[in-house]
Amino acid sequence: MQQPNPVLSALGDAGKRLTIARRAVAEAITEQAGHFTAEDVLAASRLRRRAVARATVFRSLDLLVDLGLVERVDLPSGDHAYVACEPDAHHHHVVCSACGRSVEVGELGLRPILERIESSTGFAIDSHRLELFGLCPECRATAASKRSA
Amino acid sequence: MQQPNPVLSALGDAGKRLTIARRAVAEAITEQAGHFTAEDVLAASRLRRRAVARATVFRSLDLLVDLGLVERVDLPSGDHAYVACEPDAHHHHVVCSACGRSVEVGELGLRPILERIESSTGFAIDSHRLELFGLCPECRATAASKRSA
DNA sequence: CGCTAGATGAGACTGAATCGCAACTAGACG
DNA sequence: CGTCTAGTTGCGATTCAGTCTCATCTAGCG
Ligand SMILES: [Zn+2]
Ligand SMILES: [Zn+2]
Ligand SMILES: [Zn+2]
Ligand SMILES: [Zn+2]
Repeated sequence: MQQPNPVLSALGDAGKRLTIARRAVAEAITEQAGHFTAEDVLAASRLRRRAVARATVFRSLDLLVDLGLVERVDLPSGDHAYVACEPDAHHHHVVCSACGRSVEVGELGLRPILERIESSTGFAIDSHRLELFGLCPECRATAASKRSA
Repeated sequence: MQQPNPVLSALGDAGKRLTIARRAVAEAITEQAGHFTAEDVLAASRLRRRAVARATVFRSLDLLVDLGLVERVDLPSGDHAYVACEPDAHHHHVVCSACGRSVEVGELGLRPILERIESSTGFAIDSHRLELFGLCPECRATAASKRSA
């Protein structure tokens, strides 16, 4: 059961060392259901045989962000969180405001809107962030059953 | 020249006190070209006859955010900034990545995209944030002339 | 003018994130 | 296998945005 963690193999492909610390961070991340904070990763690593230093957690997360394996999200609360995601494809995240689960979505027709904005403002838009928040199907069901009780 | 600062009159309408500190913050904000940080406001207030305490700057900004006169933006750099904006209308901001200037844009057809996302993910989306970054017309012109030189 | 709820200032405090540097190690090479 | 070295890490000190507490102050209303 040498299940190769996708995060680890991507690290390898990028010519980065596969250190103990990075393995621990990678594992901590892949076991997160939705978004997570640096602190979550730190806490998860402490539950393992070898704890990772705080600074290293941040360094690893930065690295993973550079590689596009993880993305930063700013929650409406103002907290900084991360989401694991597919590299190499521009996309956005829909985050459940109850449980934190997140799924990726593509552009789905945003392009024409961007063009409209460019022509109406005169800006040359070169990047954008779309963050969507709401209830995931599960939490929606839970909320509905609670309401009917 | 009793030019009533729009921020101040909105504060009055909301039944909030028009204190010296709030005037100073309001002035500091209206003289900002684009986005600004809490620290910017603090610095600006220090240049005036009466400096405003750090805590008060944050309290005032929070208040203005509640009133919808100012909005928080998370810059790609990760910094937290604010943008002055029109209250009472859902809109988004296009921010110049060179000079920080920002303009507001409406939905411009985002609604159908949200619906598409809802049906494809099963999420019930109740809020979203769209932040656009690029070069404003002026900075674009500057960049172009520099390039041709 | 005097009262009081609401607002402020000052500075201690918190906790996330960064830094500097000596010690460590992954992986290449022979 | 050993050796070597650039890339990593741990640790502790540090920074820095943002929050909190509480005594003092004041805007706005009689
Ligand atoms: Zn959920
Ligand atoms: Zn997009
Ligand atoms: Zn500009
Ligand atoms: Zn919108």
